[in-house]
Amino acid sequence: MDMAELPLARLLLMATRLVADELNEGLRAAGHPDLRPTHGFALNGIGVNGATATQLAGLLGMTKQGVAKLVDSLVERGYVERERNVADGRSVLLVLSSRGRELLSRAEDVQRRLEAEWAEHVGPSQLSALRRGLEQIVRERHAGELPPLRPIW
Amino acid sequence: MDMAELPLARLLLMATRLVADELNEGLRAAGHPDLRPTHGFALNGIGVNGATATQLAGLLGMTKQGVAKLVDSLVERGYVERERNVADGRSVLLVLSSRGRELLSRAEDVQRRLEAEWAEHVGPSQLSALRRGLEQIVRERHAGELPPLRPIW
DNA sequence: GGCTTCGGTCAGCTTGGTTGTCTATTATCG
DNA sequence: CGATAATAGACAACCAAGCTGACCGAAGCC
Repeated sequence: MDMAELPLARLLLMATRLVADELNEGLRAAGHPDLRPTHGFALNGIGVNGATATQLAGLLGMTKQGVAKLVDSLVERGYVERERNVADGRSVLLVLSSRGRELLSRAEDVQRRLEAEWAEHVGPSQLSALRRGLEQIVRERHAGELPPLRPIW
Repeated sequence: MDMAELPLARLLLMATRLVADELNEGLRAAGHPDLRPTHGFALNGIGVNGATATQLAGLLGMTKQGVAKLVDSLVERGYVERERNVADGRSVLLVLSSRGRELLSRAEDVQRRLEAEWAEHVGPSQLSALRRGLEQIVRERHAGELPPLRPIW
């Protein structure tokens, strides 16, 4: 045991890296081997409601051209489908395919598994405290709201 | 307030993103405007003891050619100097320049500022709990050790 | 109807990282 | 010792993610 308290930022980075690795590993095992970092964020952004490319660009903080490429690769891999938008002939509605929804629910599985494991080691109340602390910190910086989930760099 | 507990992974991602933004912003303000994500990790890996390119490659989980490019850009920017290694003529010792050390200590400033701010909002004991929880979770998955600080993706 | 705005695409480029090959130095073992 | 193997790094080519810039068609607004 070391005396000094570790910088929280460092711990956050390490924990997040751990989660990312675990997600990658778990999804690979579940038949989703070739996921790139942004894929998850994009699928999450499209979600159950669908989204247009421009909305997604705003959400992820990248250009619509960048999103176009990203979406191409998601369509190729069978996670996303483009639907023509009846309300607005300019835009294309992006929706999750069943495979896309399946991927998201696998990701949730991994998260649940991780949390259960953590609860086992640090205790459920401690884990709750951790959750509350993080939530408060995040909300604090975003006017009480939760920010969109974006790739980190 | 929402009833459902948010997935911890999501909170971690948001908090980490927050920290990353804050670090970028703070360092930009301190005269380090053009930092790329891996720069910080590399400088941290070199640290006060210095390191060789191959060591750094292992630490960051990338190829030594990749590291070579990375180090080039750090040398260009004046953060790192290459010293000839007396003990082993094949390898080159990478060390932080004074500007590099200055950068790291600015990063620590930002972290301290953030932690103080957090302590103010969630309370110091809550913050301690958060730190302990994260530390335990991270150590758990690395045989009790702290893993090296690596870029997340 | 005609200007403006907006969603998306096409083309070209930058760049952070990769694989693959090569040289120079050090380590090993007869 | 000297020959051979292993190691640190350099050079070159390539790849892919995301960017900028120019453009087109659909929709909104007088």
